[in-house]
Amino acid sequence: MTDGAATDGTAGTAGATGGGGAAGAPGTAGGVPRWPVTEAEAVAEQERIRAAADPVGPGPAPGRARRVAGVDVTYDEESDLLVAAAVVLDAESLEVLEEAVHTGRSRFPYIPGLLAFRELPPVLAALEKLGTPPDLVVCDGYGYAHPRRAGLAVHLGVLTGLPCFGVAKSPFVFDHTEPGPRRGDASPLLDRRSVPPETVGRALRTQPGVRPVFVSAGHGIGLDHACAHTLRLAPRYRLPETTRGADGLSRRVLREIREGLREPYGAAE
DNA sequence: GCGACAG
DNA sequence: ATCTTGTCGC
Repeated sequence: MTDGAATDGTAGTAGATGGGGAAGAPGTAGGVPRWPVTEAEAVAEQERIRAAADPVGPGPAPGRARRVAGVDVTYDEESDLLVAAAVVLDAESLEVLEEAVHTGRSRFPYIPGLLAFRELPPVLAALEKLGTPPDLVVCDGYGYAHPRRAGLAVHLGVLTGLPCFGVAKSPFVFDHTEPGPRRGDASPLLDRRSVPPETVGRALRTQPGVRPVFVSAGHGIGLDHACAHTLRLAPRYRLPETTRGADGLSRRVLREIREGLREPYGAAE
């Protein structure tokens, strides 16, 4: 319960400047007063987010974070429904400590470079349903590795004040060379637009003989610690257990809603 | 103008 | 993101 609030406080690509962000102000920190509405506003907002972010950290090293959260959102294009999930794991045992979900409707389209404005409102809502905030958050996507250095993980870190980094499954617009074949091997993720090319993240092999993941800093934690956490969170599969947990939970809940086994705005679990 | 581009 | 079963392999 405690639901009812609209999810994303955003209109589509068009939309009036004044009206839009009516969703319950989800921000826990960061002092961001309103949610951007137009694409231009979103870009301007990202400049502010970037300026407020700490992509260096170093932040918590493995062993100094106990509650590690994964967040993800699953969409149903037909019904416009969406389910955001937050799964908190024990950093050592990878045991699930807590889960929370938020259901709503998508109100911002997927626009490359502006993913945060689509995913963040429901993700923040899910995180707020946790009984205890996590020590660290792992995002499904990018952080510093972003055209304006303001990917999803940067937004989430700045808005919540929590250490946050991103683990993405594809290289987005960036370049990289194939990392070595062993678990833990890595190569820099490069932005070729910069002169010289800037290292914005790392292609990290979490499992031998499996495609690497792409790690980037977000806020309050640097790339080295982010990669160290990623490796420990992915002892058996390509993706960190945080991501797998949040992805699985959000899919499961969305399916239950589709099958009528669950109310669209039901209580979290 | 076209293409490509996290999820 | 999503469309989608079985199949191959450790």
